[in-house]
Amino acid sequence: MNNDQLIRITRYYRSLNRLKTIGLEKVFAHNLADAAGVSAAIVRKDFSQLGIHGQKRGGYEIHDLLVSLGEILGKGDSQNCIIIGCGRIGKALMHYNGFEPDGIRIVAGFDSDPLVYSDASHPVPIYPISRIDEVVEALQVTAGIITVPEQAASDSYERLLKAGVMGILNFSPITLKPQATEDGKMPVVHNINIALELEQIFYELKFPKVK
Amino acid sequence: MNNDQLIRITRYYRSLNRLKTIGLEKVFAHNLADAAGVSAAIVRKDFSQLGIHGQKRGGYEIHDLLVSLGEILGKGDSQNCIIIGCGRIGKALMHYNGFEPDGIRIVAGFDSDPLVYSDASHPVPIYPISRIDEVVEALQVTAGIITVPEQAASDSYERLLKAGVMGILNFSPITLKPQATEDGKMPVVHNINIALELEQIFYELKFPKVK
DNA sequence: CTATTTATGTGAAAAAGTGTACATTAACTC
DNA sequence: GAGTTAATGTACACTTTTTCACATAAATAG
Repeated sequence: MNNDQLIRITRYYRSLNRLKTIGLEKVFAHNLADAAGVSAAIVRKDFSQLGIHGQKRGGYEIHDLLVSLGEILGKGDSQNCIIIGCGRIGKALMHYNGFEPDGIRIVAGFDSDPLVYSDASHPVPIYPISRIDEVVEALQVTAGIITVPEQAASDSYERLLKAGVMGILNFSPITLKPQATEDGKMPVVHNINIALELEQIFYELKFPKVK
Repeated sequence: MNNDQLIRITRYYRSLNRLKTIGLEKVFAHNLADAAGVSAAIVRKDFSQLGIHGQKRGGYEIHDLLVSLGEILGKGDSQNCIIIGCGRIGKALMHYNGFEPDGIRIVAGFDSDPLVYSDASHPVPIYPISRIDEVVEALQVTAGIITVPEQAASDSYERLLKAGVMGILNFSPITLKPQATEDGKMPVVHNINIALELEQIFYELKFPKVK
C-alpha cells in the first residue's frame, strides 16, 4: 500500500466512525470521497485493491468497512507512545485526550531537566532521559513523539532508535530522516514542522492556484 | 507551482539558511537534495523551472538562492497569525519562538472562556472570540491557527473566514475543507491531525515497505 | 416482467511526477 | 592550451497516480 493511499484510508476510517455515531448504516463511495477530499473513483479503487466489496446500488456497509479497515490499520494492537521533551508542547500532548478513541496511549514522558521529571502532577510519569531503554522495554513502547528544542532533536532521535522505538513523530524543526539501523530495521519517521506549514499557507495565499 | 514543489522549496530555503550561518557560500544540487530528501535532478529541475540558474561546476550561490527563493516565498511581507483556542496547545504555540526566523508573528489569541482571555500572563494578548473582526482588521492578520476542541472547530473556521482570514492551520481532529466564500475567494487550509499521523506510523511499522 | 435508475468495479487513457542519460560549460591540472 | 574532472540543464523514458468511460448488478417503478 502506498503512502497517499494510507492517508486516505485513515481518513475513511475516521469519517466512517463519525457516520456510524450519527446512526448511518450504509455509505456510498461518493460520501467518503467528499469526506476525504478525493474523487469517488479513487475510493472505489482503493477498496477494490484491498479486497473490500460493496453492493451494487447499495453502497458499502459501514460496520463491515470499519472492521475491514480496522484490521488493515492494525486496530486492537497495543499502540503505546512516549513523549521526549516535556516542555509546553510535550505536556499539551500528554493532556490531549483525542488519542484514546484511536487506541493510542501516551504511557510516559522523558526530559533532561530534574525539575521536570521530578514533577508528578502530570497524567503520565516523566522519567529522566537516561531511563528510556528500561521504560520502553517495560511498557512495550512502539512509538515516540519528539518535542524537544532543535538542538536536542538528533540526540533524542538516536536515543529512541537505540531503545528500539522505530516509530517517530517529530515536532522539532529539524527534518529527521529515517536510516536503517545496524540490525537492518528501517524506522518510520513523520516530521511535522509547524513553521513550514504556515510558510506554505502564506505562499498559497500570495499565489492562489488558478486551476 | 505544485504542492510538493512548494514543500521542497521551503525545505531548500531552510537548509540554505542553515548552511549560510555555518559560513558556506556555495551549494550544489546534491547537497540540497540530501537536505530535502529528494534527488539532485529534482533540485535542478525545480530551480530551472523557477528561472534560477547556477554555474556549471560552481553550483549555486547561497546568497542569490536565498534572495530568489525568499521572493518566491513572499518573505518580507507581513505574516501575522492569530491563535483560536488558547488551551494547552494554543498557549504552547504562543510561547514557541521558532516562528521568528521565518518572519512569522503570532500577534493575538482568542478564547471563549473569560478566565482565559482576562489572563494577561501570556506573550500576546488574548481576546474574546467576539472581537475577532476588529483585531484582524487592526493587526493585519492573514492567517489563523485553530487549536480548539473538535466540537468548536467548524465555528472557529467560519469566524475566521468571516473576519477575512483566508489562511488556516487546523490542529483539531476535524478535517476542514476549503470552500469558496461569497466573494469568490478560496481559503487555504492545512490540517494537522496528530492522532492520524500516529496511526499512520503504527501502520507503517506493522507493514513495513519492502522496497 | 420490462424498463429505468443508481451505484459498484475495472480496463484503458491521460496526466503527473521521477529518474536516467548525456550534452554542455566551467574550472583545474600538467 | 589540451585533457580531465565536476557540476548544471534538459530531453526522454519510465513509473505511478488519477480520471474517464462503460459494463455490470441490484433495486425500484410502472
